[in-house]
Amino acid sequence: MLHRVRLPLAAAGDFDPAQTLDCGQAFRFTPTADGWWEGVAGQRYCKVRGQGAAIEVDCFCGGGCAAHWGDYFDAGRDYGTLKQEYSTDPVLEKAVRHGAGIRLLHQDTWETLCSFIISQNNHIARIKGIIRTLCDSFGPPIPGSGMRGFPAPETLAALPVDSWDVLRAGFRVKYLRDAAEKVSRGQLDLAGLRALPLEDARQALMQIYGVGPKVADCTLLFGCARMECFPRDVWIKRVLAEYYPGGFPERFAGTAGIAQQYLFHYGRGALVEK
DNA sequence: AACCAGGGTGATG
DNA sequence: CATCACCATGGT
Repeated sequence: MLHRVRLPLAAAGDFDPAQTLDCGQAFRFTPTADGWWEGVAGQRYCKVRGQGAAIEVDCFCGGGCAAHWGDYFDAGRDYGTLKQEYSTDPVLEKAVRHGAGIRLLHQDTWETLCSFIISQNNHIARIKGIIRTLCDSFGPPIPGSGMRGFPAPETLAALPVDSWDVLRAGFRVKYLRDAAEKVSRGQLDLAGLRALPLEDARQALMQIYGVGPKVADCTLLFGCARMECFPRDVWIKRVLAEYYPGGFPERFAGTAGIAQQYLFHYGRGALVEK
């Protein structure tokens, strides 16, 4: 049954669905004709919008929606205070103003790992296309939504090799297959990553063929809520070279990953003039 | 240690 | 229509 969940925030400007869902951390949400955003996270579908100092979520979940979406949208974190701290740095101040409605999503670990394997040497429009086809082809239906959840590791591990061709994902398929195999066999315990020291967790992820430091850090930041992770992609490298030749300020180390997300959005928009 | 291929596609001119 | 770049990584 459809129902609405309201997630209160500190201030109205602390959530912008377009900025949050289309800034390269999640790939399964799209704008709707009536001004919401809709998509699937893990095995749950929802429509979402900002409404005053709150996030409004319409979903069909059986239960636990408020907890699930509250966690997903990081509703428990005070972004006002965080942005104030970031704004003591002149570059971050601009980045925060430019993307004031960005939030760091807490996504499913497996979905995040696969998404960022697919992201390798790829642009966002195509990343979304491959993930859409992956879910449409192999994901479990989500009743009432007409959409499908993210396929389980076991499902992908059991696929015949040719089935992957529909994705047109090229060399990334062998990486996805190794990830599915290692996770489904228990050679990599995704749930256990959260309890590991950061460097151990990175090394565990990098046991997968095709997973290097960048994909490992994205998985840990977006898929394991490790805010101290600072993935270095091509855009962030440009931002660092341009604005932080002396290195990124140490005082933000604890939440460097969230700062990274503002800088990514800012770098793509401002540095290249869109 | 520097290059190079991986596959395809959206954006650009 | 040609060219370029793309939230990297592994191989040479």
